[in-house]
Amino acid sequence: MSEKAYKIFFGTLNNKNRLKIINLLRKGTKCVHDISAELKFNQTTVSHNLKRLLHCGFVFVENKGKHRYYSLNKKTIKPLMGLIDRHMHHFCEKIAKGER
Amino acid sequence: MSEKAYKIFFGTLNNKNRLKIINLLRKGTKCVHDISAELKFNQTTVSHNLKRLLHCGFVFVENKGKHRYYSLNKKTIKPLMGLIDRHMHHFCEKIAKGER
DNA sequence: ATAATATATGCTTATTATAACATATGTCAG
DNA sequence: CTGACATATGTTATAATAAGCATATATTAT
Repeated sequence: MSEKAYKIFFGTLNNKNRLKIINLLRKGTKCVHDISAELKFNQTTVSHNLKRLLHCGFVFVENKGKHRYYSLNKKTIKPLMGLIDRHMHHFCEKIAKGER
Repeated sequence: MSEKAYKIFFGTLNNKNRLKIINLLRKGTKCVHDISAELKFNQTTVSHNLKRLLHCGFVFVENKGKHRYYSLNKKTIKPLMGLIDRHMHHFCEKIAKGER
């Protein structure tokens, strides 16, 4: 796997707001307006972040009238989150010590 | 899992040099000097990055005389890389279109 | 105790990424 | 066709991050 691919993958995931969007979408498909309202994010911020999530296949879109419904790529997200949970469970003491 | 935990996890992985270090360590345990020499990185850069990898449990250290040998936490790294490879395999067309 | 080698850490600068404004585009209702 | 709503995009100021210098600490040999 290329260096660039890793960068895209982790770079996309390494963002507070995008992670919040991902976690919101885990509950179900939502349109931009709903995401914006529920997370209290600016609409442009949501759109920009969805664009990036879309670009690397973490989410999918479907047009329905004037709305665009975004859904999660659960095939990737689910095992990914499970992996993190397992890792954190074993290394939480170290992690808990600080931010860095 | 906390927002902070995700940030630490992805933030640590989202770095060219740290990923190179990880990929180098996949081949086996190495000391700072070896990593520095093989990747042509400044020694301080290597130490700073190893510190961060160590802090979140991606690598382990063992002291041997004046050397410190770093090894990968394969329990996490192996499935993680596998996951990325699988994801990229399915979404490479989209990824290949650009950097962002 | 001193020199030599290996590694770590504090700090500053340069790079990169993010958020949000302003605005553009798209879709539907009337 | 116009207005209203939904979403997207270009741009930029700000904030987060990284790299490397200078230096500190640790270990070993003499």
